[in-house]
Amino acid sequence: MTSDAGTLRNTHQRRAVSSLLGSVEGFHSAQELHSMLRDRGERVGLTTVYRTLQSLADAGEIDVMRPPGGEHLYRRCSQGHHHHLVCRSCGSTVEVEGPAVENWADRVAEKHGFTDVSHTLEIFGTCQGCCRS
Amino acid sequence: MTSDAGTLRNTHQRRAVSSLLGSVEGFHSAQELHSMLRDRGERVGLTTVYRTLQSLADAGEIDVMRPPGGEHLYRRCSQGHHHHLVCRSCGSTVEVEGPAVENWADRVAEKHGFTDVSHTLEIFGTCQGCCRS
DNA sequence: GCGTTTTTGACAATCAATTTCATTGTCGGC
DNA sequence: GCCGACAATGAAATTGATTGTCAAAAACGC
Ligand SMILES: [Zn+2]
Ligand SMILES: [Zn+2]
Ligand SMILES: [Zn+2]
Ligand SMILES: [Zn+2]
Repeated sequence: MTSDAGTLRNTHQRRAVSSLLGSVEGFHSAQELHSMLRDRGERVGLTTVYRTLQSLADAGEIDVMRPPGGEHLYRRCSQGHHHHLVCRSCGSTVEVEGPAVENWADRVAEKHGFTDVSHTLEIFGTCQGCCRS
Repeated sequence: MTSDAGTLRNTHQRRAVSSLLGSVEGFHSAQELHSMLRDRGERVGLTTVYRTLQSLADAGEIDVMRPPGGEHLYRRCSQGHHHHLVCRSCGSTVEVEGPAVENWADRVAEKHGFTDVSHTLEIFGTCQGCCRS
């Protein structure tokens, strides 16, 4: 379904995208990442940026966030299941974990007879830096 | 900011959309609702369906769900803050509440100095009816 | 009714994301 | 080191949901 990971070829473009994701802070859209690559002098097509981000996300190497009314945002995150606390104003992000939440979600789903359970959870707010009005 | 709620006029179209939402089960997209209205013989433009859903959502009268990779889905739900447990296969929905989750989200945001906190949370799974493979 | 103001809706525009498809690049095998 | 099968690329075209436009129609206070 996902990973013919063995057949993935090691291309200049994939390395460029992957390396860029390793060197930037916070979440960025495909289009932003594409222009960053242009600025760096890398020649990578927008389509390829989309495709590479897709495959990295499928492989679990990056996280995807879908803010209300905006384009998809991508970021290289730490391993393992976690969620994001995001500033609505500047976009700065904190990774948060909550075993209690994970358990609650699974339990409530089981209680209703659901299997193969997953969930999405994002917390939005205004960070300290953006708070001074 | 939002609500000149007093100036909203009582039109045939708004009544049609609102009434439809009261009589259908589960979440539906704007386009689905639009064709349902056509099937019912109501004459409502797609643009108006979008606008009406938007304002109903702004007014908190309906819930909006944004499933991964799909269009926005709308549904008239019960009052108050809750979340949704949704079947990935048939779309059937259960409303769930979790005070513990709400508290956790607020606390973790405060701990990181975030204010004006909100969150989104959806649980996905396969319901009993869809489970027989 | 009348006039004002909101609402409607056909159509155009937007815009992220995907598809197409001819060209290019990888890489295992020789 | 070269070949050839096949994955990967990317420019351009396409999709498809959603939003903007604006003239015409409907609602409502009087
Ligand atoms: Zn901030
Ligand atoms: Zn989780
Ligand atoms: Zn189901
Ligand atoms: Zn909640």
